[in-house]
Amino acid sequence: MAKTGISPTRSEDYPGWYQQIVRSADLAENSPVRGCMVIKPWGYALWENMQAVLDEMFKETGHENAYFPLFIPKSFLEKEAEHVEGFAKECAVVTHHRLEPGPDGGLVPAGELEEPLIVRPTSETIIGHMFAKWIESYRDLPLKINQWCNVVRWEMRVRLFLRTAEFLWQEGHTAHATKEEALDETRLMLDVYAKFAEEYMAMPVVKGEKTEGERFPGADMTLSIEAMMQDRKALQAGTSHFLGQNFSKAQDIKFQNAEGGESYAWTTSWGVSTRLVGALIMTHSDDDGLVLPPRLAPKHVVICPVIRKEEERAEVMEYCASLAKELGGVQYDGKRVAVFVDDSDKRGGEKKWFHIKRGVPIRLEVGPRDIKNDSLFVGRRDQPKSFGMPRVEFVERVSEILEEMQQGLFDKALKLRVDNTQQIDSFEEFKSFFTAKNEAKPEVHGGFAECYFVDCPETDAMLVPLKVTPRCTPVDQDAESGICIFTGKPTQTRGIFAKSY
RNA sequence: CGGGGUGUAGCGCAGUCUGGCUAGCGCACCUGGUUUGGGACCAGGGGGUCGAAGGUUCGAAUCCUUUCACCCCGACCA
Repeated sequence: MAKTGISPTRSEDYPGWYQQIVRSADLAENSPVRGCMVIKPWGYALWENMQAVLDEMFKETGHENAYFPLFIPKSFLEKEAEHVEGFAKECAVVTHHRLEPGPDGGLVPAGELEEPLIVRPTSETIIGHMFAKWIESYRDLPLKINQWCNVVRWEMRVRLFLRTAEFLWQEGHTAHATKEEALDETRLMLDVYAKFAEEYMAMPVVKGEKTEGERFPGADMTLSIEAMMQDRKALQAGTSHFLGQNFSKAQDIKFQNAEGGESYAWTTSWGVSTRLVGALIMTHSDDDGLVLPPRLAPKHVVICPVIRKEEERAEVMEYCASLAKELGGVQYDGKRVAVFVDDSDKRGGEKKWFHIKRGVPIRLEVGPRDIKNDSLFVGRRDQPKSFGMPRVEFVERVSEILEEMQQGLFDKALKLRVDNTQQIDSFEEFKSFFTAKNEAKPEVHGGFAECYFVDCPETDAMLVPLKVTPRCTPVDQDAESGICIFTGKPTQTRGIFAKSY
């Protein structure tokens, strides 16, 4: 019987499958607070690993961490017109600072604030305010700051990790003396994100620029990395914004230049969030549960002792402990192999499925028979069948196996994207590409469509009924000419279009 | 905020139309036993103010009114 670990399967009900993965892998669950999730230890460990790698990359590129307030005075948010409009509708507002017993025995807010405070949806305005104080001379530039924090956006519809009212992220904010330097920073951080996505998450991404309609409110240019999920929808996995002088002018971030004159700084901001966990899930996981790329897995190897009789216990446990110690001394990706012994009181099969669902890359089963032969029973998360291997060989090869799995996941994800990316030259073809054959129960369809287009309201209007959006115009493209499939106008821009999260 | 739907044990549900024994089932959980290189089997057991408030009635999970929450589809979005 081909029983899958997860029900429904991806092809039966993709969103349902996603929810089950999050649940079965014990990553997170809904909280009593609407739209806010509880990230459980296994999910948080994954996020911590992502943080550690990214943090190192930010520091290597000359950024420093700092922390700014959770609350932003309402007036700050009002300074940049587009910014206000972009975020106003989804802000949580603090209007009181105290609770008093009410007439019905409950508590009622009291002590109204003179100026309401907004729970940060992003921190451009408050960080910009501080930048204005810190920057006086061109010698104070560039200023390159990052903060790890939570933000709140009061979303209408939420899904664990992909869109929650509160989420964890990092936001980088930099100020530069010249436009060129700020543009370089914007591109550099997009490269950092792409490197992280591909080399650590094993998730291939397309780097590109957002169209005007998809741009960050207040930005002159937004760059993003876009990944294809297994249902062929696009997920924006990270953004890097060139803010021009919009925020510096709104917030008076100016400096005295080398010539003695006064100039406004050029600023950037960039961020990735816990959404990356969702991206990771939808890129690699299968119908048996979570699949983790080894480089980010909280644990690489789980050792499951097989004990049939009580009198075997001591010997088996001792062997497992020594094996764990030996494996822990092996290096993988610049760190120790993370290994643990699962001695929980579960039946063998149950224990095995527990770790499959949680995506532990390698399972080792160790029983008296294996001990006698000094061999191990090895289960790889990326292969359906387990196999025996001498202990010595496994210890020697474990690092290599993990790296092979890491690469395998990337290759598989890249193949999915390549196979489902199509160059499309007519609107008719475009429409059929994005229309399910069975409308009542739409099958997985579509993908990335590469098309010549002109970024204009007319184009956007034609996309609306198809529920397709321009994802980006890829940064590495040849400047060839073509005809916009929407408007028929000549153009040199080719974009990627897809349904998206 | 518009349109649709659902609230019954930790999870998934039946029962509601047509009011009537002590509110059920599967999974999970606990205990005992038999098993054990694989998501076991048998027996026993614990757990519910049927989303909330009010009403109708001899009697309400079921009918009526009000209300709250959540889910799906839109609009909005990392």
